[in-house]
Amino acid sequence: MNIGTAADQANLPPKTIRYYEEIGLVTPSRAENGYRDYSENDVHRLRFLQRSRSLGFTIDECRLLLSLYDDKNRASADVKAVALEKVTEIDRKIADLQSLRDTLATLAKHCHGDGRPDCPIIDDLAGEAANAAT
Amino acid sequence: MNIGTAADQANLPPKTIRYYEEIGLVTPSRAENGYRDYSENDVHRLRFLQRSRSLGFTIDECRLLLSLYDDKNRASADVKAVALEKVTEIDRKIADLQSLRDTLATLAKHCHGDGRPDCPIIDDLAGEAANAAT
DNA sequence: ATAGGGCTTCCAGTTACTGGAAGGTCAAGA
DNA sequence: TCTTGACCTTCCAGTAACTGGAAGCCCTAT
Repeated sequence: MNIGTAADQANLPPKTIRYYEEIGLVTPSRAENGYRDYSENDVHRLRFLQRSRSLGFTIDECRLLLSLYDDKNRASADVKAVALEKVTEIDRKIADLQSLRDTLATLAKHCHGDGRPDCPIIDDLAGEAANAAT
Repeated sequence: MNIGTAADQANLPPKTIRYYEEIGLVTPSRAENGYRDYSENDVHRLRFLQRSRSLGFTIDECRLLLSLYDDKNRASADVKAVALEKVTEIDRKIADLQSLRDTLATLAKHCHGDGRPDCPIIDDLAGEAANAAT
């Protein structure tokens, strides 16, 4: 099938699919006219990629996951390890964001938010304040 | 002062400081020998930038914040709006990450994690499973 | 025949730096 | 005075994962 159809079935833009080919993730055969020709298996792999990416895995992690997907002798422990590592990473990101959020919210709460220039947010950013929030 | 000293005082790498100059954020004068020469005010602006960036503001937002910092007739409401918008954005990111995290954790929990190939994580990614987790 | 839509490749831009090469400058020590 | 090493300069390239756009070929329907 053509790239447009594959794109619809995998829920990925054609541009992205070409990119995945360029980096060696999914390499379709070519029709006589030079068009990419995607097999069912190619589409499966594309769907696998879109799902993996949407779950936050990097391209390199997707590469690994794809190889595990292909490996019928894989150990599920290997897959689980990748997933759990990602969970830990996400937890760290969430904690970081939470901390930023709290700092910003505290600063904003202390700001009058009126027409006057006094602003604890600016003061904090300028480092002139006694750390209203860290 | 030279870029190295400014870097120490602003807690930013020299490379980053040069980059900030390139994009027009902080433009120091030059000494006779061609070296950048940072004033106290330049360093204040650099510190302002490092703090703003560390709080998650993009470069463009920092540009805006810097202009508010410079504007002695600013309305604190404008600053507060920027901060609150960022809080909202961060909240959204946290929610997204939380959802990913939960999905992954659920998938991992259902995975035996042993030497056998059966793996609900792979099944989910392949879209072959009845959405164990969404 | 022509119009449109889809396909091709290739190049550039995005964010916010970071690394590295090639070379000039400065201060301290032998 | 010379040298050494740290520091400074500019410029180019690379990062992650696409995305937009240009120029041009192909296919189908009217």
